Parts: sequence; C-alpha cells; structure tokens
Amino acid sequence: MNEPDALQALAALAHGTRLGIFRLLIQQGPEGLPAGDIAMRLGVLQNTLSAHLRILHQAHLVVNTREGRVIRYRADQAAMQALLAYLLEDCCQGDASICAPLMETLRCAC
Amino acid sequence: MNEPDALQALAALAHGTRLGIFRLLIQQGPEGLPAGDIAMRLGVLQNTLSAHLRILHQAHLVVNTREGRVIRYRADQAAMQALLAYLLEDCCQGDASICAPLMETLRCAC
DNA sequence: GCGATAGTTCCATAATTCTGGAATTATAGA
DNA sequence: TCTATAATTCCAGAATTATGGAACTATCGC
Repeated sequence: MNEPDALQALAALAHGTRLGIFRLLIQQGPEGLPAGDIAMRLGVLQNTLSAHLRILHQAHLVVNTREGRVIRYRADQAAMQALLAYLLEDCCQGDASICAPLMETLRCAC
Repeated sequence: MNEPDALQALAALAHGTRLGIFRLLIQQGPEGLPAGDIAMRLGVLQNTLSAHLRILHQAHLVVNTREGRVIRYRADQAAMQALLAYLLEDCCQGDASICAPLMETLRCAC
C-alpha cells in the first residue's frame, strides 16, 4: 500500500452511503450482494448507487462479478488488510505492548 | 463508535497532509510532537497545519497538551481502535477463519 | 427480434472543502 | 511592560465532490 492508494480508499469510505455499502458487504461475507439488493436495502437510487460502487471499486475496496443480468459485489478483505497495515505502520517501534490493546480490540471484533 | 463519528474520522484521514500528520504521530508514539515540528517536517504553512490539526482533533484522532508556548500533539490510539472495530463489525459472522489473514497482517504491522 | 429488467454513464446544478494571507491569542524572557 | 515566538482564527477565492434526471448498454425470456 502507498499513499495515493490509501487516500483513495479513505476518501471512498468517508461518505455515508459508501460506508454503509462497505459495512453491509463486510457483514455479508464472501457471498456478497447484487447491486440492486444493495440499492433496495439502503434506499438509494440505482444510478447514485452505481456511482458510489464505482468509487469503491476504483479504490479496490469491493470486487464484482456479473451473473447474467445481475452484478454481484463483495468487500475485498485483502485491500482492507493493506489499508490497516499502512495506517498502523511502525506504530509501536518494537515495543509490542503499546499495540496490545489494539490487537485485543480487533480480536473481539472478529 | 457510531456512523457520524466514523465518517468524521475517515474524512479527516482522507487528505494527504492529514494522513501524513497522523502517520507521523503514530510512528512518534506516546511522546508525540509539537505543532511547529510537524509543520517543519511536512513542509506545511503553520496556519494550514493548524487547520488540519483542528480537523484531526475534532475527529478525536489526535490529542494535544500545552507545554508553555508549545502545543504537543499525539495520535489517539483508542480512537483508532474504535474506528477499526466499527469498520470490521460482524466481518466473519462467527467463522473466525475468515478473519485469520486480517489478524495475521495486523500482528505483523506491530 | 422485441419487451422487460439490471445496471451504468453522462451531464449540469448544488454543496462542500481546501488554501494562504492577514490579524489575533497565548506564553516566555528581558 | 515590551518584544519575540508558537500557534490559532478569520475570511474569500478556487477546486473538488455529490446528486438526480435522462439516455444508454447488456442480458433474459418469449
């Protein structure tokens, strides 16, 4: 991960609708959701949703596959990993005890 | 962590200068840095830096303490923890193996 | 091929955010 | 008190981003 990619990912997430999309897809797991289902669940117009999905896709936060007329979206876990690693780079300068609470919180989230 | 707070934190980080400030402070650890030192290291005007620090502060990503004429800034680890936990909420629906790679990446970052 | 459905792209207006100059506040030292 | 330094606040022009209407593309079933 480099700075431009991290900024693109953060800017993509820094919007109510897009954060909602991303968290919905994270919770949906590897199965993902069709674009139309996302629009319906979040109550967003299809063209507006499409614009947001494009931004998330360009930021590599979501991937999609076409299934006939339906396009299914999934959160990209690997990109999320890379972003978090970039944000926390060198966070404890070798003293792992500084980061212990952080690790504990994340273990609980999963 | 709730949605508005998460959005505020993400928007704060979604800017080149502010991301630079935050990562610099993360790497600086509990000692932190005076505002002036940050401005000098990043090559930013003091008033511009001050505006960015204010945004990071409002987003609870940094804290500051006055030391005479100097105001020292530090990254707020607890806020970062809360943000990450929010982003990854219910990420594996009980199946911890889905999140194992994520945990591994983060352990390596620290 | 034709109609219907899923999704995207284009475009113009509206709203938000960024930047740097100038002025202001706060503290330390003489 | 006066001066110098550290940092912030105020403000306006410039740039970026968001939204929804309309048109367009792709696929399915008949």
